[in-house]
Amino acid sequence: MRRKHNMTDHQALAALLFPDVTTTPRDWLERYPPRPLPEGAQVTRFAPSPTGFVHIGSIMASLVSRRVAHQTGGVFILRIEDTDKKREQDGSVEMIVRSLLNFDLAPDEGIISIDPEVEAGSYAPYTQSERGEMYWAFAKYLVEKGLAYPAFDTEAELDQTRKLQEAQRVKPGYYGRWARWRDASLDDVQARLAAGEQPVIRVRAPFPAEGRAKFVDAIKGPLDLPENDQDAVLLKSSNRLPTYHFAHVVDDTLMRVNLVIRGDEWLPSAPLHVQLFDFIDQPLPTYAHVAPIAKMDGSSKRKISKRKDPEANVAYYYEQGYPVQAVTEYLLNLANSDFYDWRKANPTAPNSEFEVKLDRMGVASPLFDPVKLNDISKDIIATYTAEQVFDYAINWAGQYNPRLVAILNLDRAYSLKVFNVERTGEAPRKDIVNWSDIERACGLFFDDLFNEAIAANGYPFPNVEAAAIEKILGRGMSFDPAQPKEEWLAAMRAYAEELGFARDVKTFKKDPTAFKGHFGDMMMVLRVGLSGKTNTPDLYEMQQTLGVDRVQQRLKRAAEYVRERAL
RNA sequence: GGCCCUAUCGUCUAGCGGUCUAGGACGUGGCCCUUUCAAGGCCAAAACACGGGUUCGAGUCCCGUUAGGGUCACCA
Repeated sequence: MRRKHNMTDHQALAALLFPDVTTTPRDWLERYPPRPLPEGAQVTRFAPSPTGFVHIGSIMASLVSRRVAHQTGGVFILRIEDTDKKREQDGSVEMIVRSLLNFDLAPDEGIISIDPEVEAGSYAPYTQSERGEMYWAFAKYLVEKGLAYPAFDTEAELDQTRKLQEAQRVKPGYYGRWARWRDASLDDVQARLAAGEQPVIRVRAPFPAEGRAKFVDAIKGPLDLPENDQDAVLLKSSNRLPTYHFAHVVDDTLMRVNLVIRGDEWLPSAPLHVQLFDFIDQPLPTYAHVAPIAKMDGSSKRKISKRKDPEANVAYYYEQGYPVQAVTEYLLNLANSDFYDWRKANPTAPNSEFEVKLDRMGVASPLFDPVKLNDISKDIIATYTAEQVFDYAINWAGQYNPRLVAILNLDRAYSLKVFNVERTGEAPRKDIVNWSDIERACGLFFDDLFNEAIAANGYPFPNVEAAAIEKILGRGMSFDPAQPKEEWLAAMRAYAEELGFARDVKTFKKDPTAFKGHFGDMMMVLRVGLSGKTNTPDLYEMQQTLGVDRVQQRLKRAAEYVRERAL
């Protein structure tokens, strides 16, 4: 195969390859003109492939993308990258859109709603399998310019080449002299075409490549990478749809995306992208490569994977019942660690008022920290009203714990009272981590859950003699809800002394043998009798909430339990 | 292995040549408050990977070593 390319050859080749393509890049660029946006407006996108899985990292990248777009008066696009039909899963697009909507990340363009499905925006279509003509126009243009060519290698041939390269210890790939079809004659191409074979279209990368791909990453700073020399596949043979690389370049050009926020696993292919933008004579968007969220696996760190790590899947956060706001603020915290300072200074402001800054994002992979997430979640739930807690809990339980729905709905007013316990004061309780934690934190108030706990664990009474326990439980029966808290406490303290308990811990510690225990021990008996637990909300409030009937019922039952055990 | 990215308390990080005997938060420990728990308040332990340079001066700049991570598909 002699090298004998000239302009005419390239054009003949392009005509041969794309006989039906009549449009040019110029046509498409005119059809999708630059956006009439203010100076500095950032157009960003989330471009998932519909594989039936939404990764928490995708939510983080979308969160950042959307915030940055909106902060600058720009646009956030959802584009579906469905060029690999083999990997596609039914219902994925719906799942993606719902996840975005769930996290308050509604896109401005693309599929913005499901049921009914609505595609918004004037740079449509936003689904790659529907954009074939655009890719073909650009591919044809590249072939005409001699910057791309068809290749008919079979999988086996490619394998063979790779093995040879391994044996010779040279760089693997399709490039330079290994690129068999790089300089094939028009006749050879024609013959294969005539035989019905479908080629891939590959970029003709410079070889040897001696240049550098330089650009400033919005997160990582100035980058200086070796120029691409791989003749990467632009269009696949099976369906003539583009690979990620070509789709990225064509779509982000035509959708007028100017800020590409993506996972940093794309960094190694950035030089290819830089080259492709150059080949189609279009400006390079700004890149922002986000480090993946990682976790420890034994003693080594790795990015969280959808196969091994439940927390990689957004479904995990739904199932656990983390409020959207909690996950959002956790991610915001990972993105910009000064978020926390902002939150402290603005305790009630919506987090959308926090300005996300790309250059404040860390360059290394942060470790996923469930403890921190829980902490944030507790704080956030503590700011909710009882009504909000009730609504969120019901909403969550409807999907993940149907029995809890029944329990909470049995007496809505009562449930609201329960969620209001120690919620309205200066320091609201922070004991609910997420909605799946409600049973643990509030179960004692609901008879069914309470009964189950008693059946399973009995009463964890403190080390106090049975006779005293019975007396204390008996005294608790006379609880008068009309009595003010301080009065009640004073009366209980007096009763404690009457029974032979120390009035406080200090008194007790001075001479432990002189008492049956201290005031706290006595109160603990009451607490356990009422709740079956040693840690509960404030006893007085608990009684107020449970109500006289329930208080008496429970204390009676606890007394029976003690009596039976004493025999 | 090639290429690339990264390296400050256990974790997330602040730090952009002197103000660093390195700051904050989560977590941990202690104390206080207290009817238990949660919360809250106070206090504490806890880090610049290593080695060379540059400089009057380095956590901060450069080089190397080491260690992590990413990537090398007709997948995105």
